[in-house]
Amino acid sequence: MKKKKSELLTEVELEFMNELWAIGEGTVRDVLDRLSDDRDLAYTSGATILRILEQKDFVTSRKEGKTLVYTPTLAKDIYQTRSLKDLSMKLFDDTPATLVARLVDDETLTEEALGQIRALVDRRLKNDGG
Amino acid sequence: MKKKKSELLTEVELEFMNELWAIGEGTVRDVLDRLSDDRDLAYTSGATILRILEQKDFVTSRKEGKTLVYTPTLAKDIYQTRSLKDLSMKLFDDTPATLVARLVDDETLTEEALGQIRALVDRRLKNDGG
DNA sequence: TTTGGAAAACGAAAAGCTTAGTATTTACTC
DNA sequence: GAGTAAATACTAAGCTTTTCGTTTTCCAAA
Repeated sequence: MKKKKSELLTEVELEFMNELWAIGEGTVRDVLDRLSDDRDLAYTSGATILRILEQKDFVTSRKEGKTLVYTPTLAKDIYQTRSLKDLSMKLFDDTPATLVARLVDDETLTEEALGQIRALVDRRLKNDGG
Repeated sequence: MKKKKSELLTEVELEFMNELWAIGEGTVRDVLDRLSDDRDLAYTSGATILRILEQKDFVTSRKEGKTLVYTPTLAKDIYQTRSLKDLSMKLFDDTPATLVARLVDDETLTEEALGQIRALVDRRLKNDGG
């Protein structure tokens, strides 16, 4: 049996991936510059995180001049789906409807957001139905 | 400023909370018995996890005879909402519609599940609208 | 070609999570 | 009350994650 590795990002890894997804690709410096001012990490910490991400195959790097440029190997939407599936399994008995129920319970949800959500579901239902 | 603690459960903690939520309350033994057979934890490990959960205020305990009975202090649906909010913030730019989009993209989703989801959204829209 | 500055490579300390062993306590039975 | 079985308390080992320091490498400019 193959050992199942988690395939999920840790908190800090996700923080970095979010920036890479936003800019498409970037160097250690690029990512650090995008983090909020009060998040103050040493350069070497950022380098380590990206190195780990590469080790885990979430990014690849290429050399450009003397610096490494990192690129995600995994699209954000794929990772979103994966995370949702994980959460759904672990906390929602694998029942997406329950998840949505909790989501629309949220009182701070705007009418607009609700409308968008319904449109999405409708479109999907229509496409399936024929 | 008060230090913000994570308020989120670790993987194993969640595993245990799920069992407590399912049975309402229970002892170390009760929880361990509910875990799948190939999950084989020492009794003392289970006891440690529940003690930590109590320390973090996710459960309380009362003594019943010589054993401790643990009870969640937090309803599952509250925690579901909290987790979802966290995920939405960290991975979906705080845009619930994107989250649902990813959810309904899933091809393995049944027609029935989709129907349930739409019903939920509709009900919520009606209640709001008047 | 030497030198200065920025980045990468490597390693490892610090912090947090998971697991479990040992010692102690408890309550019941005789 | 002593023995026993089961539970709790305490402690710590071993991982993983997070963070950063030190050394090495590379480029560019004098």
